[in-house]
Amino acid sequence: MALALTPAQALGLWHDVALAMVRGDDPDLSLRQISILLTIYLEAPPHMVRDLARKLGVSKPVITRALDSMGKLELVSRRRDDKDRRNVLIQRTVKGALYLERFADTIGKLSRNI
Amino acid sequence: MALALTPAQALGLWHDVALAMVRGDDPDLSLRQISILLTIYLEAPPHMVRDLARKLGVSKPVITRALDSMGKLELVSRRRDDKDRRNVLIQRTVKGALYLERFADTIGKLSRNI
DNA sequence: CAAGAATGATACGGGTCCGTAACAAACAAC
DNA sequence: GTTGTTTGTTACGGACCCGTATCATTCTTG
Repeated sequence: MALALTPAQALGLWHDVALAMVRGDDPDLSLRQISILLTIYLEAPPHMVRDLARKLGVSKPVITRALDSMGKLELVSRRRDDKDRRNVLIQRTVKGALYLERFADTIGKLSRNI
Repeated sequence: MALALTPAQALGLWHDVALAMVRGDDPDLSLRQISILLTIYLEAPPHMVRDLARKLGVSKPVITRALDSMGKLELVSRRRDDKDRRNVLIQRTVKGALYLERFADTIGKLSRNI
């Protein structure tokens, strides 16, 4: 309850951040990719394809493909679950952590201009 | 200077909003499309293809295509400039205003949970 | 008027993503 | 051990977006 953005503040902040991301050097992730990335880094593990698909309300291939592309960027990694080898555990990476650190920093800075 | 999000607050808010957009019924706009839409609605007119391309740091065809797709969704419209008929004036629509109203409302509500 | 510059749109080849369906591998139940 | 379920991945056809180059239209400049 500490924070409450007015509609104008919310749109203004989103505008500034989206613009900074489009103009920036980091690759443009889609909204789905950002959702997945933030879920992995903000929520407690373990993270599996099935859970992410249900959480985002999309099909499993959508998650697999997003993990493929973000894996190429080294923002996430995958490993088989030894307890149940059907599962794939989605894991964080150093590059992913740095990416989100820069992202959070951008939002924080721009939020001061409202 | 009224607002300043910590990195954790920034990421948490973005996570919640991205998730709400992915799960929601509205079409998923790309980051570039959102930038364009918010620029049109938040900054003073007139808005032209050339200006948007420069502002976002992208080529003009990127803007034309984004306006095509958002025009199909009736989120924006285009009209020739009578003063200089080379220019195209990009204009707001009722549907676009309602879309952003819902969007701002979503952010505002979620910002209270931080 | 003619030549040049500027605008936005289009063409093209290449890449990515989508949704559905089918699939191999691993587990569970009987 | 055999059948059925669950998991994640791959295949496929279609849609969309990208970057570059090119285009028609319009204005500007001499």
